[in-house]
Amino acid sequence: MKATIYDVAKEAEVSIATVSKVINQTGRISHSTRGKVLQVMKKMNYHPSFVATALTGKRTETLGLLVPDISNPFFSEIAKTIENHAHDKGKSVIICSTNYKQEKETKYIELLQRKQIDGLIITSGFQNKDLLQQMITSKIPVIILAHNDPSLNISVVSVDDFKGGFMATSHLLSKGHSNIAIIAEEVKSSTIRILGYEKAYESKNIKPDRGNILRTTASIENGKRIILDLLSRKIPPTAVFACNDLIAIGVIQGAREKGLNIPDDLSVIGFDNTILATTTVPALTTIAQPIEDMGEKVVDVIIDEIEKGSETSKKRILFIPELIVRGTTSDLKDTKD
Amino acid sequence: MKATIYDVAKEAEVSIATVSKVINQTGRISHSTRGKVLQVMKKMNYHPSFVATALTGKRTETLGLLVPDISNPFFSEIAKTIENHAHDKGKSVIICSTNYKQEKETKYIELLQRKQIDGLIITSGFQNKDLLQQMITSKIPVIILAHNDPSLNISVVSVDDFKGGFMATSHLLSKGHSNIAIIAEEVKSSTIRILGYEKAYESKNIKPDRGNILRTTASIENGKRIILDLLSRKIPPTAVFACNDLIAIGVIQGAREKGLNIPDDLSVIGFDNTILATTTVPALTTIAQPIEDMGEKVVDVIIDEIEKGSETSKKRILFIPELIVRGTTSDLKDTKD
DNA sequence: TTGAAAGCGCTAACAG
DNA sequence: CTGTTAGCGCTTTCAA
Repeated sequence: MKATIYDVAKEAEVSIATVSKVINQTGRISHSTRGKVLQVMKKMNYHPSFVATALTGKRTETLGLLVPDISNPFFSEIAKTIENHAHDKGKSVIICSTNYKQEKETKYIELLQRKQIDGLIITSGFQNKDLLQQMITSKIPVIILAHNDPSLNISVVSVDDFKGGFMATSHLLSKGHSNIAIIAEEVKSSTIRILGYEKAYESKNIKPDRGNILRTTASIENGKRIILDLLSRKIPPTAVFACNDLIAIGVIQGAREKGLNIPDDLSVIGFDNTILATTTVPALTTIAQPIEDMGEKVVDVIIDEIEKGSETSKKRILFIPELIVRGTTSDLKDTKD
Repeated sequence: MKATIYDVAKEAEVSIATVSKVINQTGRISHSTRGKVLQVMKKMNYHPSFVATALTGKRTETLGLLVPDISNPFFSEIAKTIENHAHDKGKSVIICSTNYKQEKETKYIELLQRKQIDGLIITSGFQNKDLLQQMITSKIPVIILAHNDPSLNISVVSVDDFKGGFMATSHLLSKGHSNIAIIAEEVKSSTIRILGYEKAYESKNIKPDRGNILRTTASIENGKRIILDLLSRKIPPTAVFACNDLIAIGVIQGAREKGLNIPDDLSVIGFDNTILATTTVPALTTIAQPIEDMGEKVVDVIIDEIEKGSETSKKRILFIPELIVRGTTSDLKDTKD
């Protein structure tokens, strides 16, 4: 059927060991036999089986990527850059989408281990710390992306969530808003953004209202649901800091349903700067994560750890977020109607 | 390091064959030994290596998925459903994004073969027919998704592009438009949508203007570029049928740049009904593809072909598209300004 | 510079 | 019902 190393060896009239050596460029072989083998390989359209190779203990040249929801543009965009960059470096990527379910995390991680991936990239929203710990001890390189949890001894590539939260809130504060709701995800990085939010208030000497801190899972629906809730309060917020673009869009849609004008009646700022932020009208003011840079960096780091072995010192790389002011935030209007 | 079948055998005081049998539920083993082996496996946290298993000729339980651009919401949404459904069926998915490059197609297909995937799902935009032919002859099941090319002897799961093109155009026609530009992708399914476009004209006894048929690659930028072009004609179109949502959004943005109001000055209809179609204002009128159904179906079909072997008769499954009328299309205004 | 042979972890006859 | 053994395709000593 498909050519094996034996077929090539026979055709080239050498031993399989010789063929193996020219494939891997190991040992010393005469120029002529090398040429001959190469030629036969090409002629027979031979490609070594990764499976057999992996069984001998070599790497599989495969990375695992765990995301909570590949249909969230933030993750699909990051997956794209990771995939591209990894392939440039000769690795392929198995992408698994966990749907925010712990059981799926567990299942996929076991699966990926069984497939002998060389390294694993996990992203924001990962919940099962024990599992992680287990992977670490089993020596397979793991990196966390966009999930800045200092309590784990793992390399991290992330945006500076604290700074991002601070910037977003400060922007709103500087526009005169003081009643700002923050809708955060139930993940670590959002927790840190909340810290930035509080810090921003603090530096203005205002006390944030704890009731203004909401948490949910990333989706348009949840954003909408929460803003509807918020809007039914006696004193609704005049601005919302949504911890990602999906939620921000839900907020905008919900507010519009209530007849509010964005940004005149409600300022909204998002986070991530995905494609969604550019397609709304007005376009969404948001905090940009350097998605491409982060994706490339995480690949570089994990490849480095794979090659250097697990003794490499763990890195913690924080990218600086950027405030992108577009049309969904404006100065607070006089409240006297 | 990691437990192997030998470790389990020794610990359970049986042979590896016995262990193998309980793993695979083959042969007959006494209840007691089975129990013991099971228990030891659990105790040692043993999981059979996929690599070793694959080498013996069994399946890898892995599917390949080739998309041209995972950051296009259509593909990331379809990838999500495929991934979910496949995992429910016990398969994992390797997603590769080719960036619309033939060389990458080639590279990934070779790679996937080397990894001994059980089946391959390729999507719209695939270009290299020869490669496909080669895969078919090499007996590995291949299915095409959203790319309805009757010239290939492969199973197809797709939306009815002809009907979709017809519906979109008819909708515009029924609104009084007769100067409708169609911006299609350079892929087969778009070609068929163009046929539907022409058919719609024909059934109204109008002759479409060939200059109104444009082709490009899916992206917001391209949509914008083309509409800007179109708008600079002496007699610009009054409506645009964009063959996907990304292009449609580019069209909207470009038209707005020129000061046009959507839909009053220009009606726009998209295709796909991705998340993007719901986030614009006004929301995008579009032709919906049943993404979930298609994704699930394609997984079912490929698993079926994997299990039944290549003698299964090839299927051609067409889903019916649906017109979703939202805010970007309206009746043609009187042209007298 | 080349080749023989052991072994990676598992499956699948075939014996017993 | 259980165990022995021969591969699967490749890498890697170790000899020649």
